Amino acid sequence: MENRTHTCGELRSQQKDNQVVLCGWVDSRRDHGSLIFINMRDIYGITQIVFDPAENEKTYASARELKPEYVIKVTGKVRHRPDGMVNPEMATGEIEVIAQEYSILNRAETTPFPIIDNVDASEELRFRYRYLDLRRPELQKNMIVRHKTSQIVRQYLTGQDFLEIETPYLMRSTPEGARDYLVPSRMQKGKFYALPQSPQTYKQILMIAGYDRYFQIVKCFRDEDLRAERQPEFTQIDIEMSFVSEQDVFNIAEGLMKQIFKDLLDLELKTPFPVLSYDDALNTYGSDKPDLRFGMKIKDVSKIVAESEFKVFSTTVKNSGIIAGLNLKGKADYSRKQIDGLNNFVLQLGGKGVLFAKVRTDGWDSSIKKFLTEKMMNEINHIMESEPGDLLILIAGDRKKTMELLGSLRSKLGKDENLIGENEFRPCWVTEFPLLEYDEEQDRYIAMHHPFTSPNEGNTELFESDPGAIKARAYDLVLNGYEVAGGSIRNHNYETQMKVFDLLKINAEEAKEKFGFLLDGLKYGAPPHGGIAFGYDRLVMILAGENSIRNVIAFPKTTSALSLMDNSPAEVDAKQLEELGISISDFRIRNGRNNTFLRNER
RNA sequence: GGGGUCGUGGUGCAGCUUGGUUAGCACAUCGGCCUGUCAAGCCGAAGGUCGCGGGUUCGAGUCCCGUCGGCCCCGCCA
Repeated sequence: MENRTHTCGELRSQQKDNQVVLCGWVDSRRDHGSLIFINMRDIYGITQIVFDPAENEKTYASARELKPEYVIKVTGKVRHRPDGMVNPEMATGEIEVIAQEYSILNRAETTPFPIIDNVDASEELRFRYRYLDLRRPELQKNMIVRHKTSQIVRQYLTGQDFLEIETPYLMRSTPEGARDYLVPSRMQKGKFYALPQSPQTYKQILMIAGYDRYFQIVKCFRDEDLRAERQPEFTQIDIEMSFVSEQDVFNIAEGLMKQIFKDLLDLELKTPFPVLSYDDALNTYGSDKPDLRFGMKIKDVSKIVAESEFKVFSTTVKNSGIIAGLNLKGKADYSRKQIDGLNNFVLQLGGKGVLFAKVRTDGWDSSIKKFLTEKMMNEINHIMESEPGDLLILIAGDRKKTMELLGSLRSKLGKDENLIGENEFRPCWVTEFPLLEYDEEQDRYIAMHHPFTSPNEGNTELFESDPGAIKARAYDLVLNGYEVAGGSIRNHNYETQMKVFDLLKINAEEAKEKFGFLLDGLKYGAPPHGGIAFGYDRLVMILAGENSIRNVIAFPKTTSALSLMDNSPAEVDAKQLEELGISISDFRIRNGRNNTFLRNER
């Protein structure tokens, strides 16, 4: 077999008159009867091949058999395209290859969807034929971005003296946090490993072992429900450092981000990134992952309307709730339908309703106008910076809930109203998270970040008086409304760690049973340490300009955690279960389900 | 666990509100014509268990119930 001399993406007019051999897929065919054009594609690009009877009568005559996705090898000569025929849209558009001969390396049936960008196929179909989906230039580009990102991460962190160390995928199941994926043990029947939700305990152990700076690009597993930005198995850039405070971790994370954006997008991220406290983020943007690409900040008008005749306002303030709102600039022309749409959006999120005011030159147009004094409306206009033509959106209720509702509304409006600039990246740190949050269901405090997070220094007196007010030495890195990284300074002191467990109602015995190895480690000279973990898929998604992480993962699962290509999960042989000492109650009959068989029939 | 939305030739959609001849359109496919296309063009043809199951009805793509699957969201995700 004659060897490939060039890829389909590299020929330019410099190679004019070169004899070349190209291999690739037939991308498209334009048959003019006595002249055939074929676009030939590989991962590197597309090159136009011409079949002309004047060049080789026999080759031209048989070339009509070539169909999309046939794998072919073409031998021919590079030539500059005739005047006016250069295609500036194509990287190789100034040349074409005039075919002397070709061979078909493999034929292809008509594909279920065309192998093109912006394909009009359902995700269901794309997942079932993922090998075809991945052949599309769009996804190939995403996989390249993903690869490059990992190379930059390894290079950058290695340059900062980090060691890449692998940690086990088979570990013990630990309480707290997400639901574990379990792996039954054959040798220890009735016992299970868990797949790691993150290598948290291992990386702390590595710090105790004196490795100083660790990183790993590592798969993590969480058996929770999926979202556009959540998969059951996902990848983290996991980082841990000894003898550090928050600022040291920030510096590394910022340096890494800077490097990635520079190398990949040729963009200079300004450092240091702005820092917001959790409270500020919530009170200004209604979210602990604020999108800073646009303004429309939330304004609290509680004080202004506390004494109003509108019962909803006055009782809300009396019950220590708030009235707050957004100013949607220049949208006083919103129709009834659009306003109802916003109201329904909030109702769906569990809100009680939204109040609107259209600001006109002669005052407000609003259902609540009659309850408010002129002075109140003026003050609201002032604080919300409203002008005639604006639409004010107000919500009343419990502080946290109201802020969150406005935050959701804000991000929805930011997208719907195109308030977000193209190619804009606005990272920030969110800090001073609460250490704990109260879980009504379990009637106890649970760790907001994770149970190894260090409480803020100087918060010790709150342990007794008001645990909910303790701040954590935790931080999130937020980019364009996505949490792209999160971490904390850990407890390296045994006593402090036990105090936190105490707050979490994990008694000494249970702590010893579940985390004994780490707790023991803390007693043998654990250095102060802390770290951070990046959501690698999310980061690549943002870098690739995608809005679903499924487009930057080669083989993702659907929102019901199925793999449509290989039909997993699937039943296993009785023999396999027997070896594991596992018996299955017949849930399929009980639930009237038989989907596995139906799907296999396709 | 809950809410929303979608499922119709290979693909993307229309038809469903108000049940009634032969399920319509575009792209792809197949055949023919065509020497400069790059979303090629023109002419013609073939291609449908309307996701699956049940019910109502003389009659169901259309109405009802259930179920499976895709996507989005709430809960959940330390």
